[in-house]
Amino acid sequence: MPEILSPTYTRADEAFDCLQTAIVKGDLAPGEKIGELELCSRFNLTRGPLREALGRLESRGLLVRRPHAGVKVVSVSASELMELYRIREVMEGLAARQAAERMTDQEIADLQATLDSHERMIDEAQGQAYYQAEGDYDFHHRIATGSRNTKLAQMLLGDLYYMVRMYRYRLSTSTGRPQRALGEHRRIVEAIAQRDGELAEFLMKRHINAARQNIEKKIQEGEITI
Amino acid sequence: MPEILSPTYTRADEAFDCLQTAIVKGDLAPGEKIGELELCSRFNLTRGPLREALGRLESRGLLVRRPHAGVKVVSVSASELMELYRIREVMEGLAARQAAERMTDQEIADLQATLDSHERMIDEAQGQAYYQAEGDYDFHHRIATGSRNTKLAQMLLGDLYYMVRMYRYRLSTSTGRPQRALGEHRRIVEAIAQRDGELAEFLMKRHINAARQNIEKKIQEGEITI
DNA sequence: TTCCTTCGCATTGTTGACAATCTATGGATC
DNA sequence: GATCCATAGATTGTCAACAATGCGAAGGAA
Repeated sequence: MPEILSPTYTRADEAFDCLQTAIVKGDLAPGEKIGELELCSRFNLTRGPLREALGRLESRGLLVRRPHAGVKVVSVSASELMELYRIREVMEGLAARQAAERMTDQEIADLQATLDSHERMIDEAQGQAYYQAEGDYDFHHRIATGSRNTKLAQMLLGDLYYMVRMYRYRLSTSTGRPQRALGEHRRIVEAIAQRDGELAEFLMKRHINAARQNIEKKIQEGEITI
Repeated sequence: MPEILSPTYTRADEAFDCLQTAIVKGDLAPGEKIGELELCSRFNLTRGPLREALGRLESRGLLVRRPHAGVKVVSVSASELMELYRIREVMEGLAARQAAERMTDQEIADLQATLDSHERMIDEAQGQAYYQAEGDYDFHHRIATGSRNTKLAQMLLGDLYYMVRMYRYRLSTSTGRPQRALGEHRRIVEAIAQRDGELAEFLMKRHINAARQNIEKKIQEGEITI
């Protein structure tokens, strides 16, 4: 991890980033109770900045805090994870629609290029779900940003994705249907390239809905447990 | 403000609530730069808890913070406010749909009762936009909660509404069309009572879209400025 | 044996002092 | 007269000690 990222990067920012990635990567397991002093020694921090970071993380819903009783990593149930996908469905649908209206031609070209790279990733590293998940994240990230809707991007990238990614890492599988997902991504980008916002929204909603149903099925079949 | 709200209510919580309401009510104006020590003396706090609260508020997008340079109340431009309404449209649409599927009969009855009370409020206090806005907030609040979607309610009530309310207080006008809004509310509740989620979603989206267009028109006509 | 009470300890919440950084004011130079 | 630089002041970031609260272990009573 780089010592200096931004010209001004406070300890609290550092603590926030460390904890966030630790939670997302699963180094801090959901439901795990964590002590402040333990975290301090683990990340070489003092309690001041740490507590500030804890406040931010709590506000984002990654931690739950009970006064005088410590903090726990949030544990999301299967049904709650499904609810997250419902929210993603409508929000990313909006993002796709606005992206179709507002992304620059250059951004769209870049997006298509990343899809090519994702295709190579799938061919080369068959079954390496981790990299597929990263590619998937990259795609959705670009569209959220491309919507030019600051708050929307902030909510998607700063809240929802972290919670979803948290479980992606744990499940060690993206949607489990990489080729099909890639095809859906391509169609969405096509719609965006044609500036057809309505279609882009429809396709994105269907895409996320399919991902949700896929996970739901796996959970019901007992393939994966949460 | 009560001294003890919850059995355990920390200073940081207190600071958070104070600042949040101060921002929403406009006591701290958008764009205003605020010093920490000034806030401390104003709310009788020390800097530790205050800083923790500032972190939370920044994370929620109500403050912007530049290291070593202080915090500013976020100032939302007219176009950004419109974007907020776009987000509300899809998210509250989802909330209405899920509320139709999940609210209890008792909750629906209560919701209808509050609409009756809102109607009286409109008749009695004609033009008292403040109370109308509160009634409007109450309605949307109940539906967000009724969705039984924890994260959705959290995002709506904890993020979006505060930003929207911030400007409602400033503009000192709800949507400016109380009777019409009430009628739309009634139709939405009817759809929910009939457990017609699809219709509830459609009506809610149209309701918020109308509110957005109404504000947009007023802004363009120069009636209100942001 | 099991439940309740009580006490001690560990952990969290809070405070005030110290260090690092930015902004603004003033002066000097072009 | 305008622009750049330097210094001073204030403000923010950080730290370590102190106070308050919750949790668990130990002991006694039913």
